[in-house]
Amino acid sequence: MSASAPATAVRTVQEDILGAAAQCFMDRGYSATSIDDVARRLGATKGRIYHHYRSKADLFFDVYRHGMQMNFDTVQPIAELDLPPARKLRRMTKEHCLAMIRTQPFQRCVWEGVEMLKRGATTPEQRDVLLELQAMRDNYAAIFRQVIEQAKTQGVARFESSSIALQLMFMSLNSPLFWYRKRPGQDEAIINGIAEQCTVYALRGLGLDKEAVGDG
Amino acid sequence: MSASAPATAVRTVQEDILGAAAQCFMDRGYSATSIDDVARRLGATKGRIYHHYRSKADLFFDVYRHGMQMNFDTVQPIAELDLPPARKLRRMTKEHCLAMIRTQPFQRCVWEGVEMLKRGATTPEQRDVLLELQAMRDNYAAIFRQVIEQAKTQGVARFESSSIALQLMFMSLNSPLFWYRKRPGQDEAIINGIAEQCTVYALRGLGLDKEAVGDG
DNA sequence: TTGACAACATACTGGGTAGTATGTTCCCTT
DNA sequence: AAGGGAACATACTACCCAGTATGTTGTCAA
Repeated sequence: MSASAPATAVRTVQEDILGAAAQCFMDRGYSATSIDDVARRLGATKGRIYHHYRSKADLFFDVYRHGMQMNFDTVQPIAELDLPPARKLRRMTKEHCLAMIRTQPFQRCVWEGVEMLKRGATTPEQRDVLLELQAMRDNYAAIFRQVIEQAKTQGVARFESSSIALQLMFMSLNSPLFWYRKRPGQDEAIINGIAEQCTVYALRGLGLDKEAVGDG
Repeated sequence: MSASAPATAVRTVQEDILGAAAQCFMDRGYSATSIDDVARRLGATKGRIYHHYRSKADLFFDVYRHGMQMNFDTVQPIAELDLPPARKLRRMTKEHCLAMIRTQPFQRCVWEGVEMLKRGATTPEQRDVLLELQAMRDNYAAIFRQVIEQAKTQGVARFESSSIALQLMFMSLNSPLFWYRKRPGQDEAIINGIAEQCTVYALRGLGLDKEAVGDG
């Protein structure tokens, strides 16, 4: 008890910081967000953040990592099920989309992290971390790639380039990141409806036939 | 002659600045881009830019405006043609997507401008300009909205919410903004192939039937 | 030829911010 | 009970950058 209490406390402190940071980075973007902004949202000062993170970039990267981890936790179990590709893909895409909505601030940071690497305006050390995170993201995408290629092989999906199809699929499913806004009393059914529409759109885009798209 | 020469010269200078700015804003994002960055790309100094633009924001907004203007010039003529909605939509989406690829730096600025307004971290004056530009963008989207709703009414498209369908369509068509990279000797055919795949994906997503999607 | 203005370059200022150095409090161990 | 360290807050520094003020050059009109 006395041993687990500190561990729990540390974890919640870290998660508080991560949550506040994710929200700030989403609201203003990485560059325009100051550490003081994050601290203010926590009702604290810089000292608190710099006690737990060595730099602004480190904090951002940890948000990125945390966001990706949540995605893995959501989708990986489904990918490991023994299902026909069309059905598996449907569940994976729907859950991915729901995760985007539910953990929006973190996923916006993942998005910006990907952009950050492509822009390349980083120190060598930062670049190393970003490359590792990018690999994490690539592994995540690979789970989907495998399934859509299986679906294509079995003739239940049709598209030209797997890479482009994958990009388009993620753009559709990630779409709510850029226009959805969380409301205080937001009904879970509304979120589900949004995710459903994005999923249907994505699966149709990938060329799945009507019945494969339709079944929940 | 002596009257048109200065006018032309002024215009090319402005366009030089706009082009360099668009490229810089795309490469590093608005916040992380300094006026010195833009000047350096021009092989000039701050003085040149501040002689033509009152502020960094003004410059950015002009890039935004220029990008949107190019979109109107591309799509408006097609929208005014007398065609069945499915055929019209196909041409509009394809041309829009091509425009995204060809004028990528400007369109990235349009994207960031939209985000900037949503974030709201602006001065009141900047907000007014952004609202005007947003209206411009809304008008542009309205052209597409009208066509996809016509298509839905005529039963050649199917989707639930028009707003969400519109968002998803633009996400698909704008997708190359985020993963396409211009190469020096980039073949026009390659660009066309990319736009084609995005268009097919988007039209399928909107529920257009096979023949409506297929015809070029 | 001159003078007035456009089109810049150069030099400077002020504010904001990342990161650091140092202080303070409280708890936990021994 | 004491002392040592974790978990912060406060105070400070150094740098970057938007914007400005001022200097310089070329051109064109009268």
